[in-house]
Amino acid sequence: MSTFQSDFLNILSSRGYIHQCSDTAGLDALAKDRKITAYIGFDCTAPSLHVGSLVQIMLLHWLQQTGNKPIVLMGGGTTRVGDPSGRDESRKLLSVDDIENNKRGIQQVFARFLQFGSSGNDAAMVDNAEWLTKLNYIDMLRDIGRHFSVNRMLTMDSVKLRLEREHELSFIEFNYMVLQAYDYVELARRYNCNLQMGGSDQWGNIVNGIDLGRRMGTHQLYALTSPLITLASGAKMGKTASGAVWLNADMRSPYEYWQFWRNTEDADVGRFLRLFTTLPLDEVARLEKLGGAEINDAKKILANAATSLLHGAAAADEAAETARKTFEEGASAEGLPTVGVTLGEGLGILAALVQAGLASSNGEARRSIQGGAIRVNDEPVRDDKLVLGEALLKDGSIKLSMGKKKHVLLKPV
RNA sequence: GGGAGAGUGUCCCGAGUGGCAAAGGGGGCGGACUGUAAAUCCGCUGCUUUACGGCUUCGAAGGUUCGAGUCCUUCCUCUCCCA
Repeated sequence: MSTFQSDFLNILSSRGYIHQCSDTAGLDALAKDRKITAYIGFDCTAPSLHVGSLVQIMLLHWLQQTGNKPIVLMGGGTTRVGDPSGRDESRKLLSVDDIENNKRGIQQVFARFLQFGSSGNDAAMVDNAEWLTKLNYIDMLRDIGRHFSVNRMLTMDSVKLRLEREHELSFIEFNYMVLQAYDYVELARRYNCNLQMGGSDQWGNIVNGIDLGRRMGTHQLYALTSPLITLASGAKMGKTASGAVWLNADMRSPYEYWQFWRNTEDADVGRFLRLFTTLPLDEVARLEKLGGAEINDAKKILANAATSLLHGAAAADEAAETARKTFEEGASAEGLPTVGVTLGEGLGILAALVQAGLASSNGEARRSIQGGAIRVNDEPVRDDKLVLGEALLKDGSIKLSMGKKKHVLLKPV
């Protein structure tokens, strides 16, 4: 459905990034002339972003690729308030120190997807703490607050849902949308920003910004949101057994990241190739037609492409090779997650499982053994009193596995 | 300020007559089947050096009782109604 004049909207539309847009035609005209300066806000609620934010990052990526200017807005200020959108319960207020730490952790990932600099359509990174923390309460109420109707705020989904479900919504959270709206105006004034993008749950917040801009006399502002990405099975994307799929390499290794994509459900392969890789669409179309076991090849390509984008081609190749050795040859591979252990007099299997992170307690480890899930050097373990000693070392490590997919190398230190 | 109700296995929902490590479900993990998929079926899902044992769990603290998630008191948090 390539009905747009601009590369930007054509790509977004054909790859499945668009959920809602405030004025498609107006935006298309701007994009055609490469006159869009768009921002997306990222709150600093964790030390790393996770795959849930990847769609947003890709939006900025394509924006820049099509000649427009991206702004990454770090929510150093708004995170101190807390966004109630899409949440049933208020989250704990984070300390300012934590927020700053999180911000540093999050920032690093963008360099992989965007070209930063100070010329042309180089990307910029800004922190809304810069202006939000300087606001004075009375001045803010008079300058900004008077433009907001509480009647209307109460109808916003983020607020309405809390009220309907009879869940607490604190006053500080109630203010979040005001601050986000103001961010948009501030960015419009400072950087000539004219588009805010975000996940579909941000629609209300973004539109508030547009309204505020009109009342405060900015140029015309636009909104564009991406769909909430769920798995074909209906589950929210990005949560796995071991928690969120973090983007930072020190929180989730390239190998584990590769595995995450390798394990994509069949029904999601095509959609994910479009959203999370930059492969040409005709190639994607070919791959998603693969049926039966052949679709595994498509999943490998997805894993390679997605891992390359985030960690670089070398890391992706290495992860692919580790996976190939582990799963296709059944061998022990260097690239598997490694845990340092002290063998000394011998290490009990239960303790080893706990140290390797495969079990959270001795009891859980014992149950896993009783359930037949554990293997040492690919030999099934039935005895929970087994002691690991140096005799089991192979190439300097012991391969400890739980189930088919979880493998850890124990290395003596 | 007055009145009514609710908080259960630290992932979530949720039953619970004084004998309860506590029903059931979801989720998760493992196994079988496959293709490192989905669906389905089966097992496990508080801790504890392995124990028909011990310990710690039902918002918090006390109390009654041989014995308390269950009864009593006080407190905390949330919701609703009235002001």
